[in-house]
Amino acid sequence: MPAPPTHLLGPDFFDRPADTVARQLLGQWLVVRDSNGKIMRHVVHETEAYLGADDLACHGRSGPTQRNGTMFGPAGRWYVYRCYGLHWMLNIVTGPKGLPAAVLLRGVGQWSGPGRLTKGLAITGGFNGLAATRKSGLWLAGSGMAVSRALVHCTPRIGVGYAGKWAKKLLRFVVDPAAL
DNA sequence: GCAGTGATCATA
DNA sequence: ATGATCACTGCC
Repeated sequence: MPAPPTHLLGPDFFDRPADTVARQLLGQWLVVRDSNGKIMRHVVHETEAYLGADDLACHGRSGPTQRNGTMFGPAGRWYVYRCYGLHWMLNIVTGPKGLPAAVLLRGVGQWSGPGRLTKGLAITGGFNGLAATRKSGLWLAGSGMAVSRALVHCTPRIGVGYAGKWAKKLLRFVVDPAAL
């Protein structure tokens, strides 16, 4: 069910399987309010799903730790962590509380690559654990556009070769921004 | 193709 | 306390 245009996507949208959320986020908007109060929106064109404790590529695979605690919380919060010492990764938590699942935003607007989009939008670990609402200054909104399944490319996730059979699952979702 | 980068986590 | 690992990027 497509959300009405510019409708804030909340727990009703995110409290579902991460692969469903990742797929349906394509074509929706990441909305940012900057320090001047100006609001900018960027279309989501690449995502990855991390499914929970059974998923050997998922940070939650070994239970809660200091870093991944947000993943075990309720859906609709930001999970932001630092990767390779310098890049911030932006995820939205999905599924029921207690299930460590999330969707990684890999491409929005002009940016392609999870580290580049956070750098471009000045998103840091300060957002970790915050609800994705207007109050936080960073949220997701329905664009009213449903991307047809035929336009979505499904591939293995990037950089998770250590995850055995889970490395091969088609949990990365890409749509050509030019098609949006 | 591979170095940079430093937090994180398992092991002790 | 120590060492291997790592959901990446940029430059060779």
